[in-house]
Amino acid sequence: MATRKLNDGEAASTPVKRQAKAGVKAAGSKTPGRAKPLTRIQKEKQDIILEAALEVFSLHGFRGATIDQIAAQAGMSKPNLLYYFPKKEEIHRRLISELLDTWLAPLREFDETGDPFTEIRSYIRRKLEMARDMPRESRLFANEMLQGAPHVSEMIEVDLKQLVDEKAKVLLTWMDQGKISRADPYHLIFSIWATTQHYADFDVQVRAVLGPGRNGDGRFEDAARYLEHLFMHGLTLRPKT
Amino acid sequence: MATRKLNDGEAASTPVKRQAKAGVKAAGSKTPGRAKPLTRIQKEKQDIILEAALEVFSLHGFRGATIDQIAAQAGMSKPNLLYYFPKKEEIHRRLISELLDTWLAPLREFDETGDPFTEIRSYIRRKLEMARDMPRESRLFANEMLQGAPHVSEMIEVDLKQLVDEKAKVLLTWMDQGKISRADPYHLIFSIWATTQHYADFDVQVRAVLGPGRNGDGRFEDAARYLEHLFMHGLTLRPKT
DNA sequence: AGAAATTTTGACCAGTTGGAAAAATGTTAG
DNA sequence: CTAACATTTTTCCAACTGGTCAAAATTTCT
Repeated sequence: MATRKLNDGEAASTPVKRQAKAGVKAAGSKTPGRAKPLTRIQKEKQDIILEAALEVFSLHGFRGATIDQIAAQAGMSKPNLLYYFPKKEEIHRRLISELLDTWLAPLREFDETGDPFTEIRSYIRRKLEMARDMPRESRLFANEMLQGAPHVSEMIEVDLKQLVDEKAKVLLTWMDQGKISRADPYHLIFSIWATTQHYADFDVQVRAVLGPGRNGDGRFEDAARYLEHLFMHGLTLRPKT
Repeated sequence: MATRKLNDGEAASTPVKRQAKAGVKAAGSKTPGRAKPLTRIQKEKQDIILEAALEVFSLHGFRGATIDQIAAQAGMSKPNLLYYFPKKEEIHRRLISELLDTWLAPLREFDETGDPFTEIRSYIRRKLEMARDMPRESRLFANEMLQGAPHVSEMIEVDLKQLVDEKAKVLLTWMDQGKISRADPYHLIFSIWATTQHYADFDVQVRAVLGPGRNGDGRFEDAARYLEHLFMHGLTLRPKT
């Protein structure tokens, strides 16, 4: 909750056809002072829309998704949806910035004072659970990264970098203390991200390769076992060969 | 080169407005007998188009890419491009099916008779080189997987599965022979895919986190070093703790 | 209840996009 | 050279898409 949401600053260059007169001010307002209480209905509808949008965006990407699809998924008409979010981009922006918070939460919990192996193991487990339980969010994120993160560049260059720097330092400390084997902490983190998110983003491939047998979530348990094996061994100190 | 290209079987349901009278038969023809020699110019132009399409598709995804963009990138007019590939989908199909061949080549070379550590190490290295040298292909592939592999489902369920099954068996043999530590071979392969492709697909994120310092390909060398460390340790036999 | 505000709808529109038709321009074999 | 064929360009279009608008329906407030 500490990180900035970075969804103020409208593109100050848009032609400004006519300021939406009635519609709900969907996202960050220019005047942070009063923010219009946001009625119960508005909050509800916005949540419904965001849920629908998550479904559609994660399935087709930003450009692949149409407002019509999202509206249909949300069970409302297109103009009605536009009433709550005047711009398609706005829905996406909201989704992404809310997502980033949840997405990085596990890394934030990473505790310097804990036992390195326990900390890393539970970080891996949590990330894998997220891949299992929030595949749409994972794919939304992956889509954004694939396109070059046009909507979150600032956030990943500042907040994300800062967070990772911090946690990398923790890992380095542990290495210095001889608690875990020495290796590039950044790439360690990358490899945890990559391996865990793989099970959400490349789900079709994983299912296809494992065949019909190992499907019903059994693959996640196997993956958990395997990744634990992989990373724990990779972290264990050993006499030089 | 052994795998089937699976690009015959037009969607037999399309309305068939009027069979393209002149245009080049872009992909697999219904009658595999005579395949029209394909003049030098045709081959050249098709290659130019495919190269341009790779650029655009990998950058914007299938729906995000427009024929106009591809045509512009290829330095020709839209109708001219459509002369060579009557359907946008056709370009994409060709790209994907050609890609799959290259993409799986390193895994095919995996040699049962070689030294396990050497084989796996060089597999990782090759995959990482591909992420470095063919990021567009990697992203095209990732995009396809993210969308649920609508165009290659058959191929990944048959050819890919078969190949991985085969190589998993090799890994199992090595484990049985006590040459490498015992672990799920499928997830081992997945984790190699995930970690290596991560550097192409999530390039922005990697760059952002590493900051401006470690950019000019240095990150790939670091990654190679780290991944070798990770996987080699994960494979090394050790007395039970 | 009745006025005011909010929410929803139906009709509509302008720009984009995939693609078709046909004419125009090469290119090549006889 | 010229007929047949291959390639390219010009013009056009129908469907889709993001978005607008005024009016209607509904909810909220007094």
